[in-house]
Amino acid sequence: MTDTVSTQDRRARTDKAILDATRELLAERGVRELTVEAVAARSRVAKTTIYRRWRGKDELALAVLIDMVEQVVATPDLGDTRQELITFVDAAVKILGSTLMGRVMQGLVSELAANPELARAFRERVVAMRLAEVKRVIDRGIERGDVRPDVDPELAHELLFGPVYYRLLLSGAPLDKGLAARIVDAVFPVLAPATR
Amino acid sequence: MTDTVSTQDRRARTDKAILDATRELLAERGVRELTVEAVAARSRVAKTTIYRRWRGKDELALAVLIDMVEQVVATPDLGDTRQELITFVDAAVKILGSTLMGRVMQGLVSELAANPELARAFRERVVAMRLAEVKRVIDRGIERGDVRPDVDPELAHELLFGPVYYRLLLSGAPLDKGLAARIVDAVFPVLAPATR
DNA sequence: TGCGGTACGCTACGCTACGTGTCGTTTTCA
DNA sequence: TGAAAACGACACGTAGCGTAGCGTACCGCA
Repeated sequence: MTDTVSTQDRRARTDKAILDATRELLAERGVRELTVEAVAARSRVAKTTIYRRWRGKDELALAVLIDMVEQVVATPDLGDTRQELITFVDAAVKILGSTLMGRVMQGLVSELAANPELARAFRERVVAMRLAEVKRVIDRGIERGDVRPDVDPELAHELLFGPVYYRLLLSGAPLDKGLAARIVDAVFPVLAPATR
Repeated sequence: MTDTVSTQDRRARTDKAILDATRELLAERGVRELTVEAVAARSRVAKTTIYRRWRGKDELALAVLIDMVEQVVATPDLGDTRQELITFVDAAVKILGSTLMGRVMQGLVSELAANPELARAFRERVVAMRLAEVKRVIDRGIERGDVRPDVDPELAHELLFGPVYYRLLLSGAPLDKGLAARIVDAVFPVLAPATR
């Protein structure tokens, strides 16, 4: 309660050193060229120490990614569901397009398919978090009369974020400024109650 | 005209042997564990010969993928755009969900981000092909009066396929039978002309 | 019949990164 | 002060990469 003790403190410091180095290398070279040996060299931490905490570079990269995702805050009540959705999707577009999070994501996808444990962690921490947030916004919209009560939040969530990731991972089309609004404006009519 | 000659024939045979072996190994182990050495062993082709044709396992995997994609045929005129879209999206869902194409895709995504040449090839052959087909269907719908004339085919294409790939690559949700219909039914109202 | 060219096989490398094992050293804390 | 935890340093064995060098089979042509 008073303040954290020091053996754990030591652990935390090397932890930070490792994650920082990973972040940097990720930004410079991408996940594909991330090597545990390079992380060890840059962080001035022994390779063995890294392996004592993560099973390999995949888990390491995921740790960095989760670190970033968890900084996303809940969307505030704006009084307008359409606007709230734009805000939320746009946050994802921005973070995926401008920071290294996009690059980490690109590199991580293949590992997700190959590593079930990693996939589970990713889904619980990232996907589920996005879904829950969409659900929250939609529920608020239903209460408000902004959104039809029979809307399926999961489908909505997929329609909203699918195109974003499609661009990031496959088509290579830019994650530009108006993208979120365009997507939401395309999807929102389906969610809205009245016919127009 | 009588029959194909032999030097080129020989090339074609080893080509086939390599691609077949790649396909098999891809199905058994996934892209992640695909190694050129294993392909060489199974195909009974020297490793050097493989490197004489492809720069590495990425190009090899892409070659297999393109091979599969190009077997997709154009959607026939069904007289109903909604139905045509369902058919088209469903074809993608099926091929991604049941054959090894899904696995290849999962493994390839990361390489796309790291290898611009590969990305270009993928976009020209796969993404562009999907987009062109959606555009064709939509144009037909516009003529037919089925679809609003101001619809953006690119956005439509992203809304239709984004969710499919989102499931395949990220959320892990199943690519089940009704998925195509659910997506199209969610998106189609936006494309349709009348308000209703 | 002989000769050049193409396609291919085979062996042997050098290299990077992996993941592990072992042991010595520092730091913490009772 | 001394055990225990955290860490560093070094040394391995292994897999797969991509390349080089050289020999061989076969096709087609003069």
